[in-house]
Amino acid sequence: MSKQANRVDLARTSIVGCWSPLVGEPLDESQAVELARVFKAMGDPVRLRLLSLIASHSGGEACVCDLTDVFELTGPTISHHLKVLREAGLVTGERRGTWVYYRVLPESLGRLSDVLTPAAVTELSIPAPAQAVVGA
Amino acid sequence: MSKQANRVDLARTSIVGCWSPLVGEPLDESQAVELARVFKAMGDPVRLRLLSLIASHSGGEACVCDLTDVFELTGPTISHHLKVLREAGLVTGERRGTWVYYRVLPESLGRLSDVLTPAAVTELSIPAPAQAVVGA
DNA sequence: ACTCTGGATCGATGGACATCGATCCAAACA
DNA sequence: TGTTTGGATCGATGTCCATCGATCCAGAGT
Repeated sequence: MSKQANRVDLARTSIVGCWSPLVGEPLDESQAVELARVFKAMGDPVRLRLLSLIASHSGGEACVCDLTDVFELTGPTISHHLKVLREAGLVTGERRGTWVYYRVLPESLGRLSDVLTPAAVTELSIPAPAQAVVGA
Repeated sequence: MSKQANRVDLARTSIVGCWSPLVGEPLDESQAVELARVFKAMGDPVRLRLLSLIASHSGGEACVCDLTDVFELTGPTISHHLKVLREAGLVTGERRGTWVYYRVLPESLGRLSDVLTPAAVTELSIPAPAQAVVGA
């Protein structure tokens, strides 16, 4: 039983939590570790572009096949980056038939944005970008 | 002339640029590289706490001596992290007499927050937290 | 069942990075 | 001019990570 391991579920595997704004009071160790994990996920140009491609794609989701040809990188590498984004709670992936579709988790970016905002403009956040229900 | 190099100026040494929201349209290579550098700077728990400590410190600035004892880390390490934050355009440092004071660059966090916001709520951004003019 | 194709996982590798001790510089004070 | 102290730089080291080729798994078609 060394190979043939885990049945991937492509859903997120992470982290949620509620963060207080960075500027209000010094954040403690555990908050920092959690938050840093998310920022680290965004601290790579390829992952940022992937995130942006997914977020700005029509229908709110993008197929991995579309994402792959944008870069001069191999499949495994793209797959790795998508996994990092998934584990950071930024995106989620779903297989439908032959292809796998990724979408940005609706609240993730808004919550991050709030953390960086001193006052907390918390109501506007994300205006729900249509969400494209595809299943069935 | 191998040692005795550069006269540090502790001001920022970076990056500025104007980013478009992540969600609107896929960001291009150079935008991604630039933005990723900032997020990478925030992708470390220690640096995030440093940033938060500086931002939330009374007067809008914090002395390095205050920052150092918060962590179980040596001076060089803290100094290194502060340099990374500086080069990312997030903070700036100024020596006054014996001590060095860091403060968060006023627009930096607000701009980041905007990047993560789909619509662009761009007016509120940072309500200028007093700024504590200390010199003289 | 065999094949094909889209993607994920595994294992290896080269480069980046966090951390440290040693050193150096700058201001303050003797 | 020495001495002291706050911080930055240098150089070394161990770890993490981005990328790859090889392999494996899942659906779709034959």
